[in-house]
Amino acid sequence: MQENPQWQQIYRVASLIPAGQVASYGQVADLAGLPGRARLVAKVLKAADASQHLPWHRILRASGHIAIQGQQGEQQRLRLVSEGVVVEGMRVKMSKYQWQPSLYLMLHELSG
DNA sequence: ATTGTGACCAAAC
DNA sequence: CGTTTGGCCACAA
Repeated sequence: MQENPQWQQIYRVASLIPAGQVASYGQVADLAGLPGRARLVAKVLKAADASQHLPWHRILRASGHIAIQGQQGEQQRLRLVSEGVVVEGMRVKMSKYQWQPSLYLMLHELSG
């Protein structure tokens, strides 16, 4: 865990991504109020532990590629598939699955 | 203080 | 499609 408010905000945004949808590291950073800090999001997710119940597998590169190499990456692919997301190779079509937060969410969950 | 390394990104070729 | 380039940072050496 981490008490750093920036990390907390990243956890908060990530946890809102619905099953069957995906977001990019950069998108999460933007929504968390940290524009241009996609690498921080990646770092935070890597450090996160299972007890936080974060849907880390719904976060990909902006290109739609799974960022993790090896066994973990394969695990991410499987989790996405189990949610109904089509993964071709190690890539997801962002245009089809990208999370688009509603105005309601923006006002009541993200901005506050 | 400087340098190298990341689960990154967008633009340009 | 693939690579390079310049930006972004956090962190360890």
